[in-house]
Amino acid sequence: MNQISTEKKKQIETIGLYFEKELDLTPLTARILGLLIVASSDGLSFDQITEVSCASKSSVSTSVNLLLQLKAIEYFTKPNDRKRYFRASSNHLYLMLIDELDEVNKGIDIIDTIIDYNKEKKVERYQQIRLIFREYLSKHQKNIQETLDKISAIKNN
Amino acid sequence: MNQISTEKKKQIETIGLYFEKELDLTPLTARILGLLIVASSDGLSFDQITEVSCASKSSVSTSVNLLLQLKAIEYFTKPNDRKRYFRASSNHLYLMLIDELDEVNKGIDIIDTIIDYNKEKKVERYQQIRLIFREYLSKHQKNIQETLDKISAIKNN
DNA sequence: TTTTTAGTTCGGCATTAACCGAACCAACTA
DNA sequence: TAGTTGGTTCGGTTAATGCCGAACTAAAAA
Repeated sequence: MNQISTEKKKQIETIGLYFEKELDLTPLTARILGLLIVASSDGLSFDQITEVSCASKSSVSTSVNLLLQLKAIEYFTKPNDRKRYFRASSNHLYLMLIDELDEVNKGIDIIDTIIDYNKEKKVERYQQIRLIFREYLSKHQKNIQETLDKISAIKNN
Repeated sequence: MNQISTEKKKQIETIGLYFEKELDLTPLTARILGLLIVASSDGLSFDQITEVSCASKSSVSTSVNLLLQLKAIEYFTKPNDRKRYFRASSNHLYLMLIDELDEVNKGIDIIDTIIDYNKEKKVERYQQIRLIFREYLSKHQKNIQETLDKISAIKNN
């Protein structure tokens, strides 16, 4: 595990940056998630994570516990081994969708308010664009909801 | 303009928070955008913005210039009046879509890489969820693209 | 019983972000 | 020409973020 290919390192970084933004994680936390996504499903131990991520034990502890709490990662143990091994769960995808749905709903409230403001105004150059955007949000909302449903169905298989 | 209703203030705040996240604006910049969205299309002068937003001239200057540069707002002048009057353009909606499309494309790259990693692995509990998520991203991408096209069509009317 | 392992807690440090105020400037006005 | 208006620039302050190290703990191992 000491030697991780440059290729993989770049991927971990990329994935990290992505989740950092989407899930509002700190850089280190996001990198650890990226690492666990890329790593084999055998999981990585706490020590391995500290080593590969080049971070302190305390920081790793904080990050790992946050990710566990979000259920973005999970851990398991091996017989005759005190260590916990961590691996990515798939819940981060579900989480992202939940977050996104929330954001879209806020957006819909706001755009509806704005559309309403400008309903009876004579000078309104932008109303049409707002309505198109509103339609976009509706479709987006529907897409998210359907995806969440599909994933839920699998989870309760 | 001194007395803005509590109702409107709350709306400005809400809209501000939304755009702060979606467009990566600072709190003040986002609040100013919110203010100009809510304000009448007569526009607000620089002084009015400083007053209502309770910010310093320097901060308002920075924020306004950034918003102008993003074309999220625009200004106009009145005859016999040196002041510039600012109002929201509708370009912030377009901007958000461009940003979102970019983010979605990144997401697609990443999830495809991950799906590929796990293609030939024996132990793969999550592949199905990833494929569903992938499908979601495709639909989302298409929706954004179509919306951008519609808006472009209007712009070049 | 002592030592080691696996991880947690907590105080602190360094960087950055966000905003401010004072000085400044260019254009108009009296 | 002197003063005012409508902003801009820049150095500095404040607060929050993100990470670290050292000390600690609980359980297992020796």
